[in-house]
Amino acid sequence: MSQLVQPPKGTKDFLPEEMILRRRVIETIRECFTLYGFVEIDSPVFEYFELLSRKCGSEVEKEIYVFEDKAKRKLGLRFEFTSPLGRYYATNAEKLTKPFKRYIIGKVYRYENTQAGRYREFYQADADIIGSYSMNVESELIDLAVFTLEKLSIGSYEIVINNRKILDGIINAAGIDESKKDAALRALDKTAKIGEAGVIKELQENGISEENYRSFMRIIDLDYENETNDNAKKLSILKERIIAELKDESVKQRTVEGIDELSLIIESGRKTAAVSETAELPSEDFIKFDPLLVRGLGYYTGPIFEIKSKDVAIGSFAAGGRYDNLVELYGARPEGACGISFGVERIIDIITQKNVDVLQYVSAPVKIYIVYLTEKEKPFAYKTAKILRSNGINTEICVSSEPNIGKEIKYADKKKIEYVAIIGEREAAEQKLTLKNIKTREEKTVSAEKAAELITKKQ
RNA sequence: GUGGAUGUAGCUCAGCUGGUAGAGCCCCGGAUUGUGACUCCGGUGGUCGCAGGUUCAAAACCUGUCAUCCACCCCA
Repeated sequence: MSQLVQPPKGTKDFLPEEMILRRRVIETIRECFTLYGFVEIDSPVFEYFELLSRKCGSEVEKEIYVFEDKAKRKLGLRFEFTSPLGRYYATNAEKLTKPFKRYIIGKVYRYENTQAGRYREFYQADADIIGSYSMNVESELIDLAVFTLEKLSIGSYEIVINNRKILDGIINAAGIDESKKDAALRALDKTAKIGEAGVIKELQENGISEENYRSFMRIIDLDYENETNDNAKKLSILKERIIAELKDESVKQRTVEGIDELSLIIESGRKTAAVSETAELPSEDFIKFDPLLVRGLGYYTGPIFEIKSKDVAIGSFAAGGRYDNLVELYGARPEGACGISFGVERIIDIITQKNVDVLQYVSAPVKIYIVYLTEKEKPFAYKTAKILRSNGINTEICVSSEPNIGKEIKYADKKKIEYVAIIGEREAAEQKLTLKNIKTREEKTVSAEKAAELITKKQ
């Protein structure tokens, strides 16, 4: 195939069969957001580049699609929804009811190399709350995530949580310079992947000494003396160490605040889990505190979290956190803000990989296919279609002028349509139709109303 | 942006040390003009990702380029 008939790198076409599952996933997320009281908004796919790149970090900035319009304005495609939300909020703050709980589902763009689960154009579904500093917001978002993921039957997963305030405080206490903070965090985030030696090496490459690393780890490393997964215990040990080791009072206070925030969220998560009646819900410590979780985006200021599948290795499929001073950047009064973002493609990939036959279980949108044999039966066929449709049944009518019944049945079967209605001379004379169930091969000659009833009852 | 693998029919792939393309599935037609999954017969479909180069001759060798997958980087 020549290059010109392929979609651009990192994008893809979706076949009708794929769209059924896609639509279902997106609609499920939408329903859940709505059930939690979030309202839908929309904003442009492109914004001023300068606005998108504010505070996102140079790594992310490289991934923005940039272009100039004909009046030489420098624009960029949105690479996520948080920066556009900051702008949206600042523009419309006076018209919005606070706390502003909004959701948005749409395409975002990242100029990066493609890989499994990584595309250049993909859907994200975002829920954010602006206008509150309470940790109830974090709890609400995590509860929303749990609820949504159950509805999506995503299988087993893990929510990992940390707090930027804790990381910042310990970085400071370890004597790592503020200017090297991002590089340090990025390296530390990889501990599980590249091991201690790898992290030290990367830190040194960025001008951070092994000594700095050791003092950082002396405070943060919880696993040697404490194998437990008990978050509360981990947090309290960490808190004691911070109180003992941090010298600067204001840094200490802020770091302890970070610990206390996580305690509140995790405690609240326990209550949520206890209330849920669904069997598939993870155990009470489904939220896991990981002091080395970082998250790349530069604007996070408080709790941060990621959700990963335990069944499919694809990276995180949802993530979020608190970004309290973001709206201020766009000229609005400072407000507490926190959000979560779901990666729709990754969720679909997980569902598909968990259950390869998933498409078979998704029923076709069309329920019945009407075949009339000659022009004479056409008026009755269209009348029948109208009756079925007004009963809410998705009905397709054959457009071939010389239909071959065998072929038409085959067509319906391939499209996974459950019923075929055959209307020929015999049926038209009685004002009836022959209703054939494709799977069972049963046939009944009935009126359109009766057919509607039979199909509706089956659903 | 870096490194590795791959690119042949709609799909999955074969094609030997260079001699100018094949299978299965799919699709279309017929056996079967008001009934599809099985069977049989026949048929359509490929500038071998693209562009150069080496050669009497390239799907094969060389170079470049584009795309896909994987690993980095980073992230949904």
